Amino acid sequence: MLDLKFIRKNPDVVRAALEKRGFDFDLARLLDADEEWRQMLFTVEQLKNRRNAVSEEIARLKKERHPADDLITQMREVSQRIKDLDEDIRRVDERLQDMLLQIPNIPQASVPFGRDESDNQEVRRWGEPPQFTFEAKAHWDVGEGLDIVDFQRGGKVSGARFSFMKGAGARLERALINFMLDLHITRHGYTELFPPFLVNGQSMVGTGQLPKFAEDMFKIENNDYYLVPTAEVPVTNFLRDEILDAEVLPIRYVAYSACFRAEAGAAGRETRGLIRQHQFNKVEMVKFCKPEESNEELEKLVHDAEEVLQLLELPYRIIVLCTGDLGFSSSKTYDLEVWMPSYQGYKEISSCSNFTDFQARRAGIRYRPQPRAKAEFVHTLNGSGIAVGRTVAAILENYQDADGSVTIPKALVPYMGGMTRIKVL
RNA sequence: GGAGAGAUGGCCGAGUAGGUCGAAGGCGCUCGCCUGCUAAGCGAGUAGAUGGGCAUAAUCCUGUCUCGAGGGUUCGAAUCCCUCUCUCUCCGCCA
Repeated sequence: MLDLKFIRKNPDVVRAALEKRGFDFDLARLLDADEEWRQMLFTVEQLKNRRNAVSEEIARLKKERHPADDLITQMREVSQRIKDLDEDIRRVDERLQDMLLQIPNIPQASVPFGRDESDNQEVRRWGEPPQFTFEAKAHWDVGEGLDIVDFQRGGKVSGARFSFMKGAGARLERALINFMLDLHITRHGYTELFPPFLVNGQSMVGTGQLPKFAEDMFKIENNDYYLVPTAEVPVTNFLRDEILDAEVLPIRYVAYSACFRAEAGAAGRETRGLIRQHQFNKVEMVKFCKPEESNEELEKLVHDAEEVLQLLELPYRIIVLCTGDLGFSSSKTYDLEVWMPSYQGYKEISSCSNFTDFQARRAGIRYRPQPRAKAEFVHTLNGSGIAVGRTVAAILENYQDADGSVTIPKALVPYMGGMTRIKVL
């Protein structure tokens, strides 16, 4: 969320940012509510001041055994007015907060302007898409041919967009998780966390999934629990409502989690294969840093994610999202897209974002720039490091052979117990 | 799931016949003094949020709110009542 004071002082900046995003929001209503709220607050504070002063006076009089009945009668009325006003203020404040939570982050100046994903800009490419001398199959056909992925039984046991991994496929999934985590903790300086997969509503508000995107999530009935859509949620909220010392920054965490998404708006899209499932595995990197460091940390974050693909020798490109395609909480986002032969194109496999102080303000994560200074909001960032299911899909497609078998990327062989190929039986 | 105990400032910890309690005391921390050095000692200062004086920053002065959260009683609540959350102990169940 944005700073209300900032909005008050720079309504034009906010309006321009909303415009660039193509985001519809009535800023005037918010400013009116803010004005109303401040007026009422001023009035009620004066009344409370009076009440406090008179209450002290009453205490003094009683101590000296003087009567205070007149004052008490007077104050009875003042107290009632305060109660009524407080209730009005609470209502306006609630409206104000609701509106504030609906406003997206302000895109950085370096984010290209654009309407939708077609305006995203490519930053760089790595690797060459493989040339096949045979007709390359889509990963779901490769996987089913090897009997390592089972969509049929996933559908029977759970439903559409669920699947089983089996045999070498299950092991590949697990190997990738370990490979990615090991890379980030040993070479990129991250501390590993293993988070809860259910979080409360407050955490969802902290990272920006709620209140606006409730329909994208799975909620547990009769409890304030949501299945995490990404480890970003529990890991960012790990430090919620805390004040950190400056010297502990930057903090870098990496966490594996299963991710659960309702995919409410994706009906009919990518219904086959591992690309869009209700449950998938992901390794996520999360950073907390000083404001002046966050853009540099974003670049490093992208490199950390890239290295996974480089070591797996999977061709990819990096794009920077335009203003119209930028996520709600993000100020700037790079996507990593891996080459997928079945698409004859690049497919998102990681998303790395700088949220500036947007999440930190919602989640109350602050630090002291100097030992005794006023606490300020940190900047938070996160990026997939990387999506495991899509990596499996990319390996099955890019590493397939004419006979339907799949070569294991070299970096993964130790994690596969020395296995170098998944062969057709 | 059952029974009980608890939640106070950076930490520990007082505070029940409701009234100078935003809160004793200690530890820690900061500044100063003292001292060959260190240790010890002495003095002072040390919660957060938000608004106003203030037109920009610092300082200063000042209002309001905050003693797990929310509500109630009262002129007045850390203290009384209700609801909830979390932590701890014991029992049950369980991977």
